[in-house]
Amino acid sequence: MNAPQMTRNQALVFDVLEKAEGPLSAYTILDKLRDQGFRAPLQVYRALEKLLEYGVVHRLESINSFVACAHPGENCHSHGIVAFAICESCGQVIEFHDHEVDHRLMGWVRSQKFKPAKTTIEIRGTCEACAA
Amino acid sequence: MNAPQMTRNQALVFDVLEKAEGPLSAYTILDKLRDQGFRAPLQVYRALEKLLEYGVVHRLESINSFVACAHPGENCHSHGIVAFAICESCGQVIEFHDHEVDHRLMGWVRSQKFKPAKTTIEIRGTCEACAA
DNA sequence: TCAATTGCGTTATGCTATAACGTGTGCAAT
DNA sequence: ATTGCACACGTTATAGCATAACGCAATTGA
Repeated sequence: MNAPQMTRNQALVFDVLEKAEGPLSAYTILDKLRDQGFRAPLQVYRALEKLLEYGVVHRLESINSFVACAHPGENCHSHGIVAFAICESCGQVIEFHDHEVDHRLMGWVRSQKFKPAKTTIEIRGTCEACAA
Repeated sequence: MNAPQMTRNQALVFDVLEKAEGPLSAYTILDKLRDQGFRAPLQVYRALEKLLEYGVVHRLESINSFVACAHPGENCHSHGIVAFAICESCGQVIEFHDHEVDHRLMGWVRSQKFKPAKTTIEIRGTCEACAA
C-alpha cells in the first residue's frame, strides 16, 4: 500500500505523530488537534486507520499508542516485520528490524500452515539513558 | 516467580481460563464467574495480576485477552520469550518458543544496552484449519 | 499488642475503541 | 447533465477495557 494523497485530517494526525517525541494515544492526539477543529475520537481513529494502511504509522499494541514510522518517505510494509523497544521510563521508542527473527518466525508459520496477517514484536523495558 | 498457594479468586479465574478453548477478556471471565459471587472487574484483574506473576497465565496484548499457559504445572517464565499465533477466525491460540528468536532479540537488546522487562511476540492471522 | 502486609469487596471513574446515522464532494458511466 | 458510487467527514451514542480510592478482614512477625 502506497500513500496516495493524505486528506487534511490524515495530514494533521500524521504531523502530530511526526513531531512527537514518542508514541501518542488516540485521545492525546485528539487533544492536540482540538484547535484545528477536531472534536471526536473517530476523527482520529479514522485517520489513523488510513495512516496504518499507508505504512507511515505503527500501532504499539502493548501500550495502545501510535507512532510515526522511523523511515520517513519509505513504506514500512516493505521492511519485513517491525520490532519495537519501548522505554517505560522516558517513553521513547526504538524501531528496528531483524531479518533472522523474521526468518525464524516465518519458518514456524509455514511449518504450521498458519497464514500471518499482522505480527507484533514489542520489548518493553528501560533504555540506556534511563537505566543509569 | 513460583506459584505459592492460589487464593480462591485466583483459582476460580485460572480455572475458567484453563477450561476455555481460547483467550478470554477480563469482562468475559467476570461474566463466567458471576455465579461464584464475582461482581466487579477488579476482582478479575487482581487475580489476573497474580496469575501473570506466577507465570501460569499470559496476556495477549494485541487482543486485550488472557490465556492459560500451555505448560501445565511448569512455570512459563523459564521458557524464554513466549510467542503466540492467534487465529482471528476461530480464536485459537498456539503458544510457542524459539530460542533463536530469543537469541537475536536479546542480542539486539544488549547491543543497545536496553533493559528488557517484558517482551511480546504475537502473530495474528488464520490457522490451518480456518484457512481452508 | 502493634504494625505491616495481603487479599478482598465496592463504588466510581477514566481510558480506549467502534456502531450507526447522516452530509457533502468528486468522479465516472450512461 | 444526471445518476450512482465511493469516500471522507462530522456527530451522537455506546461498548469495551482498566484502574483509583476507600474501607474491611485475616495473617504474620517483631
